[in-house]
Amino acid sequence: MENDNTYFGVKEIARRANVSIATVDRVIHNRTGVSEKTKKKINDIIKELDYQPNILASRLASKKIISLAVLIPSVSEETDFWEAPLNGITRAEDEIKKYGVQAVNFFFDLNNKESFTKQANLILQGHFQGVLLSPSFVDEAQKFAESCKRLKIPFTFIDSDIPDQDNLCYIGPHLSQSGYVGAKLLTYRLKENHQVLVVNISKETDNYSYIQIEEGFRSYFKDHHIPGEIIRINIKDTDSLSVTRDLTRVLHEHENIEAIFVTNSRVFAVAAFLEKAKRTDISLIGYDFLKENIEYLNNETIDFLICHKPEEQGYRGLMSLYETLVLGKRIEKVHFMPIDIITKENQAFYKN
Amino acid sequence: MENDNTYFGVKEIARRANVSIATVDRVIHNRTGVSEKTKKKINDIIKELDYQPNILASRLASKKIISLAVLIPSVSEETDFWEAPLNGITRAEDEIKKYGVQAVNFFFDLNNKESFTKQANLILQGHFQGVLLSPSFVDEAQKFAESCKRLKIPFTFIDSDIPDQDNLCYIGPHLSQSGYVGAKLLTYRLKENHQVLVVNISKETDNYSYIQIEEGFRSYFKDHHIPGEIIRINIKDTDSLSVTRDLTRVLHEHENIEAIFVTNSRVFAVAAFLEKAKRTDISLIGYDFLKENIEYLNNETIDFLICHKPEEQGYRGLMSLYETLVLGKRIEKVHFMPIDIITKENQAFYKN
DNA sequence: TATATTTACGGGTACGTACCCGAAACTGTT
DNA sequence: AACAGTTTCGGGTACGTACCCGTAAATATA
Repeated sequence: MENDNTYFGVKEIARRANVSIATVDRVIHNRTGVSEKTKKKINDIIKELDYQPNILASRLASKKIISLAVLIPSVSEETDFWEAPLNGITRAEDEIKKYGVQAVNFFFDLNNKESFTKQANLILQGHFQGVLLSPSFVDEAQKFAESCKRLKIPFTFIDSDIPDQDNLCYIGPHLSQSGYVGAKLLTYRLKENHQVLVVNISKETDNYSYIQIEEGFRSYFKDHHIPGEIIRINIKDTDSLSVTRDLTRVLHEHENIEAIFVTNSRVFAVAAFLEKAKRTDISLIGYDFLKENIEYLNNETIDFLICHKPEEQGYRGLMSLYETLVLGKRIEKVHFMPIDIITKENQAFYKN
Repeated sequence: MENDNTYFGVKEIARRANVSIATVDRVIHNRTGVSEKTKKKINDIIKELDYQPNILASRLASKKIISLAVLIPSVSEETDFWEAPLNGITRAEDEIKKYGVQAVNFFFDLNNKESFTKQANLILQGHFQGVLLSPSFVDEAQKFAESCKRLKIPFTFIDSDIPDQDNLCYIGPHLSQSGYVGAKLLTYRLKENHQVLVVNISKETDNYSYIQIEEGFRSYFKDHHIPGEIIRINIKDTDSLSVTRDLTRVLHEHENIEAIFVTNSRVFAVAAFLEKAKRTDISLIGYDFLKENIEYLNNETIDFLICHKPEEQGYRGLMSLYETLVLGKRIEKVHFMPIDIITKENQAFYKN
């Protein structure tokens, strides 16, 4: 009986099967040129010995470069949110490059779905073994997912999910519950007879993520039978003049608004307005650990930030492809990110 | 001029220095048996080529096992907090075992400093290349640190720090700021004319961690000129009968207490008391993502938990030793963990 | 039956390092 | 000068796999 601590590699399998290590290698990697009879014999021994490949030797010996494509929005003037996932991707790539893995970035414009399609087609024309993507445009991302499936290329979603796409996994927040948390935080700041304003600031209408966040937000108030009105405005022109105009109007029309919930990272635009208007009586909650948002958190214009570790999403996203392609590990289908609550007092030690 | 993408290994260094790869290997690893003249020549070429060792080949070739000792408290009946760092350590070990690294655990009794000293001495008598430890007993940990320094064994602190010990690094929370955050959270729950109770539940008096947490807690109230009294009790007998007795007495003596802050993970003991006494009028905040604490969070007896990712501390702690001993990476001296705020609504996705 | 083609398999090298054993050169002693 | 001991250095193998090229056996065709 074998000692549990003894390592059995390709050589021992070859010895027991009475074949060469080359034949065993062909079976391990599902290459042709092995008879069915021999294949079965080798596979039985692999199972019996519980063969675990030595990743060091395997990657040292292999000349094959494993290329992974990254398809995410570019960092834009409107928000530098996407710098964080990119940092995480870079950190993952640094860790796994020694195994012969490389990542190639393809950026698209978050306000231009054609740019997504263009970059997606470039990826399909390249030779990539895996893809990490943010499915910001639902229809376009679904088409791309279909192509990846057809080509048997595993792909991981980050930041938001599209159900039933046979993706390797999704790494991102539970958006509805995130809105729920936002509502809970807001209740700490509310008094009686309050009105609450929900603000979307985005060029794209009916964005999947923001809808889910607002749904969660509203359902908290409904679940807890909290009286009061929830007003929602969409601000499609994201420049500060438009934000100022729209907010001035809505605050004029509704004088009892005492809290504002912004469904994405552009909460800094609302903070800038409130600071300028000297409205310290209005509480403000929004998303994402960006420099501008942290500044407003620290000067108490923003009360809470809710964060979903975008850098960690990028890192874990790339690692999921590495773990499945190189290590052969089973990957969990959904990896919800924590819903982190950031205040002025704990922001100094937060890691995105 | 060399192409930046070309990899130069030991063979190229040997070729340029007109020596064998064995000689280069001796210089790389600071072994004896190389003349000063040859050593300088090789080191100059190493610098010129910016030689980066191939970790895959290096660890594949080496028969040497790198042993790391882990010195942390055992999981006890009082709290299973230390299961989390142990899980993190196990996860790290699974990742790095392929590089010939193994971890060996030494557990001590958190209520018995002699058990710490005994285990520390066992480590010093073994042959370990690195140590990960929780310096729960300050004097004993300092003595052990001295011995490690003398033997040139790098060591990492987790969970709490002792300054100026020449440890490789500290991975844990900023305890004072953690108390500060606790105070901030409590202010969301307070009304006028409040009294606040700070509770320590621990057999060990003047524990370094709890003192710092309370200092931070009190300084928030001081900084913000918040009126009201802060009362503090120490409960040294940690059984539920003692907790009940002491809390009953102090709540009887101070009828205006409307919030309780517990400085460690035994907040569940206070929650059990408040639930039994049906005191839903008292807010409760404490520490650590333990099963009992989560249950009380979910039934709203506990309002907030503050968590410092103990599993991540264990993981990062072991990885810091691996990164310095195997990869030769520079390690940052202090790695403060985030101060995570956990509510009923966001606990489902929290990762310790 | 002879020849051509295909299939199944093995030998051997490469990958980049760690390190053991042995040889040559150097140094010290008699 | 001869010999013993020490120092410096090199040759070659091992680690565990990936995979290329070559060969023998099997199969198909004329």
